[in-house]
Amino acid sequence: MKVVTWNVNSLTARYARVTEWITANAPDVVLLQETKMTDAKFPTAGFAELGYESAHYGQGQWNGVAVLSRVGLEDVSRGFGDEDPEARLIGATCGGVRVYSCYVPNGRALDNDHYAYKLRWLAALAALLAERTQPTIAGGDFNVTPTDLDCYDPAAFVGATHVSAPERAALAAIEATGLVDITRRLHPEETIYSWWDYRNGAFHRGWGLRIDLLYLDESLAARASASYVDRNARKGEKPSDHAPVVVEID
DNA sequence: ATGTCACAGTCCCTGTGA
Repeated sequence: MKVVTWNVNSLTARYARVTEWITANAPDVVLLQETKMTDAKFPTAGFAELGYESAHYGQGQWNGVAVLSRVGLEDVSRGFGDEDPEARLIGATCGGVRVYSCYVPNGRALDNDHYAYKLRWLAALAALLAERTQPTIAGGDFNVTPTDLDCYDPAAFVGATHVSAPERAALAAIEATGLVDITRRLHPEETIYSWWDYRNGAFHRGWGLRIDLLYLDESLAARASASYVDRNARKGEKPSDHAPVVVEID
């Protein structure tokens, strides 16, 4: 089973890139973030032509998450079942695996209300995942670097979001439920990034962060044969600022 | 650290979010 997570930064703007990538790479399950569209605009029929069932949780201008699957798609859940006003979480069961597409709040700044929302949101996700009863994958844009190895310039990020101790503790709480950051487990020392700012030629200068993560429970992690970022998807015409992150499970 | 991109509004520019 091949599973990919990709923050596409508008599925409207990225539709051609996304369908080309899916056609070329034949993933079984696709977790999308930042579709930035309503459910009515989601291209269900287009993905069906490629052989994928899909489920979308959108709100319009911002956020929006989706699951695509060619191995079945059942028991869709949207959000946490509380009053979260933003469309940032969708779950489904695909081929016997419970998958979640997660778009963690950015946080904006350590003293911003959005940062407190980010920490609450991550705690709610950890609580949800701790209750899992099936093989589970939680993938998405977590907007947190797990360690300094995942940041191109840790000194420049002191005092910023994406690197702070509370954010990293929130990821550690997810891992403490028995979930594994599979890309890092399979590449313990390697510099790997999944996002590069559009500004300043960041991609070509190697100024990236690894914030797009795939958390697998141990039963799946033990069977994972590969996990990698497709940096080629960050090149060319109209790329997302995020690249797809893949895991292959035997 | 900001040289970009995407969106909405009421549009051929500005504010917002990332």
